[in-house]
Amino acid sequence: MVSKATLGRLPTYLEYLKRQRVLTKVISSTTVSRELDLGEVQVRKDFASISANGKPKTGYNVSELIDSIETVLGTNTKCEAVIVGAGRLGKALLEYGGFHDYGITVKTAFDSTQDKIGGSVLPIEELAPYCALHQVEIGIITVPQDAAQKTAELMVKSGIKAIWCLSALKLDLPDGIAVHYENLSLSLANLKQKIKIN
Amino acid sequence: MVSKATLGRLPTYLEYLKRQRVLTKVISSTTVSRELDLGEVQVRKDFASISANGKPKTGYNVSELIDSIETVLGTNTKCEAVIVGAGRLGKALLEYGGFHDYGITVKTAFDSTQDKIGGSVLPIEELAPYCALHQVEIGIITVPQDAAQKTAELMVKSGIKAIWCLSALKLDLPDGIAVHYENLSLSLANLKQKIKIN
DNA sequence: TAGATTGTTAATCGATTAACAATC
DNA sequence: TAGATTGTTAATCGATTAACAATC
Repeated sequence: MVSKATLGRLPTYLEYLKRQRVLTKVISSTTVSRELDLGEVQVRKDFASISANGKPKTGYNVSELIDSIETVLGTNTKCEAVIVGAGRLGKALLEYGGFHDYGITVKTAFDSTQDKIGGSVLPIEELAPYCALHQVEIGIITVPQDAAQKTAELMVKSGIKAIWCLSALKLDLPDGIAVHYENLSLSLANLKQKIKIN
Repeated sequence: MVSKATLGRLPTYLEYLKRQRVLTKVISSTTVSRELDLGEVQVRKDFASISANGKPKTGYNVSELIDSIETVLGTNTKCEAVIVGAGRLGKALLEYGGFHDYGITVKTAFDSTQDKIGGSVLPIEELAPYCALHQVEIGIITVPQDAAQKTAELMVKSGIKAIWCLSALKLDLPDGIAVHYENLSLSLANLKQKIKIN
């Protein structure tokens, strides 16, 4: 079993290992821990949990590590997501290519405001048929806070199974729908507080 | 002392309480826990940790709770941040107003590419003088991954005390500089995995 | 007084770290 | 064989949950 905490570190390992791949075939947990500023036992435990195994005195095979991490992160199992709310954040996410690295395609957004529609932005009425046609599993909510709940309900009706909500608002959803709240402002606010402590 | 976990829940309380403020003067931990889908003891512990206190049989004063949360979140102590990397994500964050809620002003971005410069986007050469003049404390990195480390170093030279890095790359920084890594792709990838479990 | 709700103390759970045995 | 490195078992730490006493 891969713990949530471990899962959070996998992309960091992945990025580092991809850089190292061209330089070396094997790498030790000690080296990784030093470079990424983690405990060395933690690195070994993390590697063990994704069923990578190393050889004493040698270390771990870099390519195998990369493969294991990508398997766990599901880079290979593709899925599709849509955005509702084509404001600045919505559009930025739409055009941001980084989700592809994890096997997630985001190519369409929906909005109810006429002048936002066009190109990859479709009218909100087309959400349900689009989701049915493309078997969309993930919905990304970037609408203003007071429209979030309604948007979520529409997504559920459209057959979406998981919602990524970019606001501090708690959504009221039926069982079986996965949700993750992403609060960028809070994240930055947390950093601000770290300044005083340092 | 406010734990990191508690800190993460404060904005959710805040958003909910602001909505309730117009309806009621006092609220019980039971109600809050039910609405936000949290443990009721957890709610009381969280409230206790931000030194809010309630009255048995009555509950907590909503306005006082809001004040306490805002004090802890530092909505009142202002600070300024700059963005380096005026790509899509950088620009979206620049135009996104939500940071203001936590007392953080983000009004300028910097880039090294000539045709991105203009309006609120200044040439990267002006970062250091700008930071000195405006006493900028936070730097937001939205440059491509291979330019992140250099950008971070430039920020440190410019007197920035905390860095918010929107990439999976681990930065190598001197002691005393706070860092927070934000990996949106990973966050979405985590949600994708929850689908299978549900 | 009785009952609802707070607030504290103890138990549980999960993740990290430390110690050390296994192995190439 | 000796030494480096893995991998496991036990100890620690922090956060959540349960039990219950305090109080309005």
